[in-house]
Amino acid sequence: MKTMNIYIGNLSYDVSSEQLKEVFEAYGTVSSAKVITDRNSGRSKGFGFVEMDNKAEAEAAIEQLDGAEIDGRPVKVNEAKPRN
DNA sequence: GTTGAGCGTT
Repeated sequence: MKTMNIYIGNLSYDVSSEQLKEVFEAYGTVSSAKVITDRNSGRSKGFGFVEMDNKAEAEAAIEQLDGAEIDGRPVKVNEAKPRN
């Protein structure tokens, strides 16, 4: 079972990690989901990450959710780059 | 408002 990391950009500041997870759960099993917030201010940075347990489902989720609206914003979805 | 964290024994 391959895992895949997904990046979600152009996120509404109102979207939480759990909401993000719920959206992706519709397309497969989400092992983790996180909206990135600024550690110092506590405010959202407007992007997040979702890790899915099944690569095929992850790819389907990317295709289905790229450009889809979450909380009224058309999000950008694609495979995440490795964090350094 | 576009590629993560940790706040401290990790």
